[in-house]
Amino acid sequence: MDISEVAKKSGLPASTLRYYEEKGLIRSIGRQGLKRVFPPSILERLALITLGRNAGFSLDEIADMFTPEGKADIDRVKLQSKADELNETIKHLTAMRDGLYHAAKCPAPSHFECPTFQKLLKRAAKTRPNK
Amino acid sequence: MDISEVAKKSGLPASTLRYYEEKGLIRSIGRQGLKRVFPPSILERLALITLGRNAGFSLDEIADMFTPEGKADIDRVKLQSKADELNETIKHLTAMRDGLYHAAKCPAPSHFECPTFQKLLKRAAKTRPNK
DNA sequence: CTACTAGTTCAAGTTAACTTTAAGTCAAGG
DNA sequence: CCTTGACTTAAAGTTAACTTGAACTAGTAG
Repeated sequence: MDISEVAKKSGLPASTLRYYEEKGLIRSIGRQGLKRVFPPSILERLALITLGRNAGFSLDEIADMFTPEGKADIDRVKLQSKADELNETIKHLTAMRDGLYHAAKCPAPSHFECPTFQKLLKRAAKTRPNK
Repeated sequence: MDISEVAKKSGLPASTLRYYEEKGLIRSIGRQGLKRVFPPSILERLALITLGRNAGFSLDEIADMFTPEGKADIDRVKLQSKADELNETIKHLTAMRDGLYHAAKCPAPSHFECPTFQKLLKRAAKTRPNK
Protein backbone atom coordinates (compact mmCIF):
# COMPACT_ATOMS: atom_id res chain seq x y z
CA MET A 1 0.00 0.00 0.00
CA ASP A 2 1.22 3.47 -0.73
CA ILE A 3 0.67 6.40 1.53
CA SER A 4 -2.49 7.66 -0.10
CA GLU A 5 -4.16 4.31 0.24
CA VAL A 6 -3.27 4.17 3.90
CA ALA A 7 -4.53 7.72 4.27
CA LYS A 8 -7.80 6.80 2.68
CA LYS A 9 -8.33 3.63 4.67
CA SER A 10 -7.24 5.08 7.97
CA GLY A 11 -8.83 8.45 7.55
CA LEU A 12 -5.59 10.16 8.47
CA PRO A 13 -3.96 12.67 6.12
CA ALA A 14 -0.68 11.68 4.53
CA SER A 15 1.09 14.47 6.36
CA THR A 16 0.04 12.91 9.63
CA LEU A 17 1.31 9.54 8.56
CA ARG A 18 4.69 11.01 7.69
CA TYR A 19 4.70 12.79 10.99
CA TYR A 20 3.91 9.60 12.84
CA GLU A 21 6.71 7.84 11.04
CA GLU A 22 9.11 10.60 11.95
CA LYS A 23 8.02 10.25 15.56
CA GLY A 24 8.67 6.53 15.42
CA LEU A 25 5.05 5.52 15.82
CA ILE A 26 4.84 3.69 12.54
CA ARG A 27 7.27 2.32 10.01
CA SER A 28 7.11 1.76 6.31
CA ILE A 29 8.22 -1.63 5.16
CA GLY A 30 10.31 -0.20 2.33
CA ARG A 31 10.23 2.01 -0.72
CA GLN A 32 9.27 1.78 -4.33
CA GLY A 33 11.29 4.49 -5.88
CA LEU A 34 10.83 7.30 -3.43
CA LYS A 35 7.48 6.16 -2.25
CA ARG A 36 6.87 4.55 1.07
CA VAL A 37 5.30 1.12 1.05
CA PHE A 38 3.21 0.07 4.03
CA PRO A 39 2.03 -3.39 5.02
CA PRO A 40 -1.69 -3.95 5.62
CA SER A 41 -0.99 -4.32 9.33
CA ILE A 42 -0.32 -0.60 9.44
CA LEU A 43 -4.05 -0.08 9.66
CA GLU A 44 -4.40 -1.98 12.88
CA ARG A 45 -1.49 -0.07 14.26
CA LEU A 46 -2.98 3.24 13.30
CA ALA A 47 -6.26 2.20 14.89
CA LEU A 48 -4.34 1.48 18.06
CA ILE A 49 -2.69 4.88 17.91
CA THR A 50 -6.03 6.58 17.35
CA LEU A 51 -7.48 4.64 20.22
CA GLY A 52 -4.68 5.80 22.45
CA ARG A 53 -5.13 9.41 21.37
CA ASN A 54 -8.82 9.22 22.06
CA ALA A 55 -8.16 7.76 25.47
CA GLY A 56 -5.98 10.76 26.21
CA PHE A 57 -2.51 9.31 25.76
CA SER A 58 0.06 11.60 24.20
CA LEU A 59 1.94 10.44 21.14
CA ASP A 60 5.02 10.00 23.26
CA GLU A 61 3.17 7.78 25.68
CA ILE A 62 1.86 5.76 22.79
CA ALA A 63 5.32 5.43 21.34
CA ASP A 64 6.41 3.88 24.63
CA MET A 65 3.81 1.18 24.18
CA PHE A 66 5.66 -0.35 21.29
CA THR A 67 8.72 -2.51 21.69
CA PRO A 68 11.77 -1.60 19.63
CA GLU A 69 10.83 -4.47 17.32
CA GLY A 70 7.53 -2.78 16.71
CA LYS A 71 5.19 -5.03 18.61
CA ALA A 72 2.57 -3.51 20.83
CA ASP A 73 3.47 -4.02 24.44
CA ILE A 74 0.80 -2.42 26.50
CA ASP A 75 1.31 -2.28 30.17
CA ARG A 76 -1.87 -3.24 31.97
CA VAL A 77 -0.98 -1.00 34.85
CA LYS A 78 -0.79 1.97 32.53
CA LEU A 79 -4.16 1.09 31.06
CA GLN A 80 -5.65 0.84 34.50
CA SER A 81 -4.30 4.19 35.61
CA LYS A 82 -5.33 5.88 32.40
CA ALA A 83 -8.79 4.41 32.86
CA ASP A 84 -8.88 5.79 36.39
CA GLU A 85 -7.81 9.15 35.08
CA LEU A 86 -10.51 9.05 32.46
CA ASN A 87 -12.97 8.19 35.14
CA GLU A 88 -12.08 11.32 37.07
CA THR A 89 -12.41 13.42 33.96
CA ILE A 90 -15.79 11.89 33.30
CA LYS A 91 -16.93 12.84 36.77
CA HIS A 92 -15.87 16.43 36.30
CA LEU A 93 -17.44 16.68 32.91
CA THR A 94 -20.63 15.13 34.15
CA ALA A 95 -20.95 17.66 36.94
CA MET A 96 -20.24 20.36 34.44
CA ARG A 97 -22.76 19.03 31.98
CA ASP A 98 -25.48 18.83 34.61
CA GLY A 99 -24.69 22.34 35.75
CA LEU A 100 -24.85 23.63 32.21
CA TYR A 101 -28.15 21.90 31.55
CA HIS A 102 -29.51 23.42 34.67
CA ALA A 103 -28.24 26.88 33.84
CA ALA A 104 -29.66 26.58 30.35
CA LYS A 105 -33.18 26.19 31.62
CA CYS A 106 -32.94 27.94 34.95
CA PRO A 107 -35.52 30.72 35.22
CA ALA A 108 -33.34 32.99 37.38
CA PRO A 109 -32.97 36.37 35.67
CA SER A 110 -29.20 36.15 35.92
CA HIS A 111 -27.20 32.97 36.32
CA PHE A 112 -25.50 34.53 39.30
CA GLU A 113 -28.74 34.49 41.21
CA CYS A 114 -29.19 30.77 40.81
CA PRO A 115 -27.87 28.69 43.69
CA THR A 116 -27.09 25.75 41.42
CA PHE A 117 -25.01 27.98 39.21
CA GLN A 118 -23.25 29.35 42.27
CA LYS A 119 -22.42 25.85 43.37
CA LEU A 120 -21.08 25.09 39.92
CA LEU A 121 -18.89 28.18 40.11
CA LYS A 122 -17.39 27.09 43.40
CA ARG A 123 -16.72 23.63 42.13
CA ALA A 124 -15.07 25.03 39.05
CA ALA A 125 -12.72 27.12 41.10
CA LYS A 126 -11.37 24.02 42.80
CA THR A 127 -11.06 21.42 40.15
CA ARG A 128 -8.79 21.77 37.18
CA PRO A 129 -9.51 18.79 34.98
CA ASN A 130 -6.53 17.19 33.27
CA LYS A 131 -7.76 17.83 29.78
CA MET B 1 -6.88 44.20 45.78
CA ASP B 2 -3.57 44.05 44.01
CA ILE B 3 -2.64 41.39 41.53
CA SER B 4 -0.91 39.07 43.96
CA GLU B 5 -3.92 39.01 46.22
CA VAL B 6 -6.15 38.15 43.32
CA ALA B 7 -3.65 35.51 42.28
CA LYS B 8 -3.70 34.02 45.72
CA LYS B 9 -7.44 34.02 46.11
CA SER B 10 -8.21 32.82 42.63
CA GLY B 11 -5.39 30.32 42.40
CA LEU B 12 -4.33 31.77 39.06
CA PRO B 13 -0.81 33.06 38.52
CA ALA B 14 -0.36 36.79 38.03
CA SER B 15 0.90 36.19 34.51
CA THR B 16 -2.40 34.55 33.67
CA LEU B 17 -4.32 37.48 35.11
CA ARG B 18 -2.36 39.91 32.97
CA TYR B 19 -2.93 37.69 30.00
CA TYR B 20 -6.66 37.58 30.66
CA GLU B 21 -6.75 41.33 30.93
CA GLU B 22 -4.91 41.68 27.66
CA LYS B 23 -7.47 39.35 26.10
CA GLY B 24 -10.26 41.49 27.46
CA LEU B 25 -11.61 38.85 29.81
CA ILE B 26 -11.10 40.90 32.92
CA ARG B 27 -10.46 44.54 33.72
CA SER B 28 -8.70 46.28 36.52
CA ILE B 29 -10.61 49.08 38.08
CA GLY B 30 -7.62 51.42 38.08
CA ARG B 31 -4.03 51.79 39.15
CA GLN B 32 -2.14 52.74 42.22
CA GLY B 33 1.11 53.92 40.79
CA LEU B 34 1.85 51.26 38.25
CA LYS B 35 -0.03 48.57 40.00
CA ARG B 36 -3.37 47.26 38.89
CA VAL B 37 -6.19 47.45 41.36
CA PHE B 38 -8.98 44.91 41.13
CA PRO B 39 -12.42 44.97 42.72
CA PRO B 40 -13.52 41.99 44.81
CA SER B 41 -16.00 41.05 42.12
CA ILE B 42 -13.06 39.99 40.00
CA LEU B 43 -13.06 36.72 41.88
CA GLU B 44 -16.55 35.80 40.80
CA ARG B 45 -15.66 36.70 37.29
CA LEU B 46 -12.54 34.57 37.35
CA ALA B 47 -14.57 31.69 38.75
CA LEU B 48 -16.90 32.08 35.81
CA ILE B 49 -13.99 32.05 33.41
CA THR B 50 -12.55 28.96 35.04
CA LEU B 51 -15.93 27.32 34.88
CA GLY B 52 -16.14 28.04 31.21
CA ARG B 53 -12.65 26.69 30.59
CA ASN B 54 -13.50 23.52 32.46
CA ALA B 55 -16.66 23.14 30.45
CA GLY B 56 -14.57 23.29 27.31
CA PHE B 57 -15.18 26.84 26.16
CA SER B 58 -12.23 28.61 24.62
CA LEU B 59 -11.15 31.95 26.01
CA ASP B 60 -12.56 33.63 22.93
CA GLU B 61 -15.93 32.01 23.44
CA ILE B 62 -15.90 33.10 27.04
CA ALA B 63 -15.02 36.64 26.05
CA ASP B 64 -18.13 36.65 23.91
CA MET B 65 -20.20 35.93 26.97
CA PHE B 66 -19.52 39.33 28.44
CA THR B 67 -21.25 42.45 27.27
CA PRO B 68 -19.05 45.42 26.40
CA GLU B 69 -20.01 46.91 29.76
CA GLY B 70 -18.54 43.86 31.41
CA LYS B 71 -21.65 42.10 32.57
CA ALA B 72 -21.99 38.39 32.01
CA ASP B 73 -24.52 37.68 29.34
CA ILE B 74 -24.69 33.99 28.91
CA ASP B 75 -26.79 32.70 26.13
CA ARG B 76 -28.88 29.77 27.29
CA VAL B 77 -28.78 28.26 23.85
CA LYS B 78 -25.02 28.22 23.94
CA LEU B 79 -25.07 26.58 27.33
CA GLN B 80 -27.45 23.97 26.09
CA SER B 81 -25.39 23.14 23.07
CA LYS B 82 -22.17 23.06 25.03
CA ALA B 83 -23.87 20.73 27.49
CA ASP B 84 -24.92 18.49 24.62
CA GLU B 85 -21.41 18.54 23.31
CA LEU B 86 -20.08 17.62 26.72
CA ASN B 87 -22.56 14.83 26.85
CA GLU B 88 -21.19 13.37 23.64
CA THR B 89 -17.68 13.65 24.94
CA ILE B 90 -18.72 11.89 28.11
CA LYS B 91 -20.16 9.04 26.11
CA HIS B 92 -16.95 8.58 24.16
CA LEU B 93 -14.82 8.76 27.22
CA THR B 94 -17.03 6.31 29.04
CA ALA B 95 -16.75 3.77 26.27
CA MET B 96 -13.04 4.34 26.26
CA ARG B 97 -12.78 3.97 30.00
CA ASP B 98 -14.72 0.74 30.01
CA GLY B 99 -12.59 -0.59 27.22
CA LEU B 100 -9.43 0.30 29.05
CA TYR B 101 -10.63 -1.30 32.25
CA HIS B 102 -11.44 -4.40 30.35
CA ALA B 103 -8.11 -4.46 28.58
CA ALA B 104 -6.32 -3.91 31.87
CA LYS B 105 -7.65 -7.09 33.33
CA CYS B 106 -8.28 -9.13 30.24
CA PRO B 107 -6.42 -12.43 30.34
CA ALA B 108 -5.81 -12.62 26.59
CA PRO B 109 -2.07 -12.98 25.97
CA SER B 110 -2.11 -10.02 23.62
CA HIS B 111 -4.72 -7.31 23.56
CA PHE B 112 -5.18 -7.92 19.89
CA GLU B 113 -6.62 -11.33 20.62
CA CYS B 114 -9.35 -9.93 22.81
CA PRO B 115 -12.65 -9.30 21.04
CA THR B 116 -13.53 -6.45 23.37
CA PHE B 117 -10.27 -4.76 22.57
CA GLN B 118 -10.89 -5.29 18.88
CA LYS B 119 -14.26 -3.67 19.21
CA LEU B 120 -12.69 -0.75 20.99
CA LEU B 121 -10.19 -0.38 18.16
CA LYS B 122 -12.94 -0.22 15.59
CA ARG B 123 -14.84 2.34 17.58
CA ALA B 124 -11.73 4.44 17.96
CA ALA B 125 -11.18 4.53 14.25
CA LYS B 126 -14.53 6.13 13.72
CA THR B 127 -14.99 8.64 16.47
CA ARG B 128 -12.73 11.59 16.91
CA PRO B 129 -13.81 13.24 20.16
CA ASN B 130 -13.81 17.01 20.22
CA LYS B 131 -11.35 17.37 23.03
C1' DC C 1 19.02 58.83 50.30
C1' DT C 2 19.38 54.06 49.12
C1' DA C 3 18.01 49.48 48.72
C1' DC C 4 14.50 46.29 48.34
C1' DT C 5 10.29 44.33 46.91
C1' DA C 6 6.57 43.77 44.26
C1' DG C 7 4.79 45.26 40.70
C1' DT C 8 5.07 46.85 35.43
C1' DT C 9 5.69 46.37 29.89
C1' DC C 10 6.75 44.19 25.64
C1' DA C 11 8.57 40.68 23.14
C1' DA C 12 9.80 36.24 22.70
C1' DG C 13 9.60 31.43 24.08
C1' DT C 14 6.90 26.97 25.13
C1' DT C 15 4.17 22.69 24.00
C1' DA C 16 1.69 19.30 21.26
C1' DA C 17 0.33 17.69 17.22
C1' DC C 18 0.08 18.69 13.17
C1' DT C 19 -0.06 21.42 8.45
C1' DT C 20 1.94 24.07 4.91
C1' DT C 21 5.33 25.39 1.64
C1' DA C 22 9.03 25.13 -1.54
C1' DA C 23 11.76 22.56 -4.17
C1' DG C 24 12.82 18.19 -5.90
C1' DT C 25 12.04 13.08 -7.85
C1' DC C 26 10.18 9.25 -10.06
C1' DA C 27 6.95 6.24 -12.99
C1' DA C 28 3.71 6.27 -16.44
C1' DG C 29 1.01 7.99 -20.38
C1' DG C 30 1.04 10.15 -24.84
C1' DC D 1 11.21 12.53 -25.00
C1' DC D 2 8.30 15.29 -22.38
C1' DT D 3 4.68 16.25 -19.30
C1' DT D 4 1.85 15.13 -15.51
C1' DG D 5 0.72 13.75 -11.08
C1' DA D 6 1.62 11.58 -6.95
C1' DC D 7 4.97 11.29 -3.99
C1' DT D 8 9.35 12.96 -1.43
C1' DT D 9 12.22 16.04 2.01
C1' DA D 10 13.35 19.72 5.26
C1' DA D 11 12.09 23.56 7.33
C1' DA D 12 8.97 26.74 8.77
C1' DG D 13 4.32 27.97 10.19
C1' DT D 14 -0.05 27.22 13.09
C1' DT D 15 -2.99 27.39 17.35
C1' DA D 16 -4.22 28.02 22.18
C1' DA D 17 -3.14 29.41 26.39
C1' DC D 18 0.09 30.65 28.75
C1' DT D 19 5.06 31.48 30.73
C1' DT D 20 9.49 33.58 30.79
C1' DG D 21 12.92 37.12 30.35
C1' DA D 22 14.84 41.60 30.23
C1' DA D 23 14.62 46.06 31.40
C1' DC D 24 12.12 49.33 34.12
C1' DT D 25 9.43 51.83 38.15
C1' DA D 26 6.98 53.04 42.25
C1' DG D 27 6.12 52.74 47.18
C1' DT D 28 8.35 51.52 51.52
C1' DA D 29 11.80 50.22 55.20
C1' DG D 30 15.87 51.60 57.20
